[in-house]
Amino acid sequence: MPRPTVRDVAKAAGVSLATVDRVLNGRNGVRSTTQARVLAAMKKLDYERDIMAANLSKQREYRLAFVLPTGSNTFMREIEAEVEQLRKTFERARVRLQIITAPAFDGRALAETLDRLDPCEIDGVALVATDAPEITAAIEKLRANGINVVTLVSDLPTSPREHFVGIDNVVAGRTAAGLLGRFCSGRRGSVAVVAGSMMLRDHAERRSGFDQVMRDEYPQLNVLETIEGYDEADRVEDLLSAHLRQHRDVVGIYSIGAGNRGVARTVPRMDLSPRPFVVVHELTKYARAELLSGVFDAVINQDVGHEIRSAVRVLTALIDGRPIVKAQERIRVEIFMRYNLP
Amino acid sequence: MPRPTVRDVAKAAGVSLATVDRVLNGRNGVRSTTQARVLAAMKKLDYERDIMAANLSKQREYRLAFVLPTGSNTFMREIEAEVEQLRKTFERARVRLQIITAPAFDGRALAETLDRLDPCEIDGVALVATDAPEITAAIEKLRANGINVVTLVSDLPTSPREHFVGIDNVVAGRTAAGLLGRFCSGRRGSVAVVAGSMMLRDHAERRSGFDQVMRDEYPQLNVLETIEGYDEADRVEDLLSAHLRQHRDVVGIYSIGAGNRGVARTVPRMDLSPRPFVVVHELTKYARAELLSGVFDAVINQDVGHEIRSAVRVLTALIDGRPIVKAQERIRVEIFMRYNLP
DNA sequence: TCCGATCTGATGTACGTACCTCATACTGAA
DNA sequence: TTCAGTATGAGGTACGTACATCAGATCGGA
Repeated sequence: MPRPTVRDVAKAAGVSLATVDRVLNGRNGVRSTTQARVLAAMKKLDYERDIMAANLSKQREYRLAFVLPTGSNTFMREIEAEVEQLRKTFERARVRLQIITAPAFDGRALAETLDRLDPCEIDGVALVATDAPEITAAIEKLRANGINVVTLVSDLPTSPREHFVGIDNVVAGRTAAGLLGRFCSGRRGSVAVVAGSMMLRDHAERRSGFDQVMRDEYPQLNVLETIEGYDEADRVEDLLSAHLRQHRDVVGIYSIGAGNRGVARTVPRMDLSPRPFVVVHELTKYARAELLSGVFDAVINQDVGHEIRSAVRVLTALIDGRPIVKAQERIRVEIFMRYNLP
Repeated sequence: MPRPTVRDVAKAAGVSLATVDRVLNGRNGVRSTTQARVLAAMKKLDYERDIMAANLSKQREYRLAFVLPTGSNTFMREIEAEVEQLRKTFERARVRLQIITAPAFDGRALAETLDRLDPCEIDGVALVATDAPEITAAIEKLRANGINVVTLVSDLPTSPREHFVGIDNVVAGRTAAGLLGRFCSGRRGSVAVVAGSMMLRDHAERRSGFDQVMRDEYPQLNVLETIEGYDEADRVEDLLSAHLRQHRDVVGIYSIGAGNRGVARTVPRMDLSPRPFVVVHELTKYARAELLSGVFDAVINQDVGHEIRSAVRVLTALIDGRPIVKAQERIRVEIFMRYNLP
């Protein structure tokens, strides 16, 4: 019992190949009763279009754009490098990738970049969203132009993006709290929190998850207000140093994102005793080094390779009108310590 | 610049389509000088066979078998369920999956099962290996019959299997030690270790990684000898209870595999104070429940869905003679706590 | 009843590869 | 030089789908 083809459907429905084709590809000129007969036959035979044959025939190309923030953010640059590296692999599957950058921490500039995308040249977009109304509008415009849109790493659930590729950041924050809380078991004192900007939805969500668990399960730990470093190592260093001088009882540090280098520079210099436990996000080359050197205790990570492959799978499925395999597309919250570095 | 086809290669090499085809598919009747010219042209044009078109033409089907141990092992049964669930998805890509079971903890029976596989009906095999010489021989035989073989979950590196789909179990053991050590920070006492059988390579490797880190970094913790439970909950319960009565200073428990239910039953009954920290393997439904109930502190997991998809990707690639994307196929050592359960 | 509009069928080509047949060109050795 | 054997070319069909064209069927309305 090989899988059924259009021929089988045509035979079963008592119509010609041409008619099945018209139904299948939504061309007009088919009476609704005939269409119903064809659809019934497809259902009865459990017919599924052979995507490979279809793409071969169609000579389809998937032209996808990744829109990333510019700047020195190591994590973003690693995404960029990974896209470059995967480009050739994807071209074998007729997927062409393009990287487009837009100024970080600047909603208007990102919106303008999105507006400039030409629907004739792009079939799908994966973007690192920032939480601003103009982005929502830009995504709406893209969708209206027939471009499929997914968000990457940082979501914008109020927009009509069709999927989010990234971790559940509230869960990530809860995980950080679970680790830091257990690491500090027995101690009491303060926990410092460093982020890039609370305007970034992913950072805000992590903080919220972190606070939930800290409040409920580790009330003996006093979570301090967030330091916003805007991805500038010097700024993080200044603010965090001042913070640590002011709060001599810091036993743990949570770096929510975009500030790892600053934290790594500050902690050893302050010569604290006992050494605070440090949990950070994103296993960049810096984070890896600090894990090995013992400055960082755990890194919470999202696998960049998985995310890019997931974004490509989801976008091509959306373009084809295929269903998305949810279980396959869930991005894991990974935890690394120096013992399980890849 | 669309990707080159056999026609382009033929033109560039100054030969006919038939000759290119003969080179490409290893048919004979091509002078070696001509073959060299064709290969040179392929390289120059960066020609890559269009696998989709090739499969369409060939009407290729990939017939893969998953060989799993029988018995009540929840993890194995979850693999089985996942294969069932993914079957339909893979059939769209012309991959037919078959599950074959063989008695657990019995090398001879597994070898016989492998020997019975018919090369005319199977193109590739993924098996959960046990560490026995007859398995190596059986794998050699399969390979000699042109069947591609990968090991799943538990490896057999001395055999000619072409790939291992699973986590690095030494790293997993090290990770368990890293977690348990940090969780117990400040305490001193003993750590109990429960496994299925030290004959299983994955269990032995985990123990070895665990010991490395414990010895080097947590010398104040005394790691006890391994309890072997052979996947029988009652046996685990008996042995572990006796163990805990004998060693009143147990502060941590590491369940290496195939004994979670026994551990979960024993720990609350013993009413130990302070409650020992418990780290186990494999996020089965039982482990998940105990994580939520607070009996288990962390679960080290390998994602079954990823592993099956990886095994299928690797086997089909081997069958096609395509290269394997190493980075994509590395299975992660995942850590779950109650805060980041999916 | 007949017209024009709308459906439907029949048929062909194309995508890139695999595999087949048959004819012809070339090679090396007798 | 001739012949067997090998190399190569030319051309075809097939896979399952997409898409185009044109002829013929069917329909509703006048």
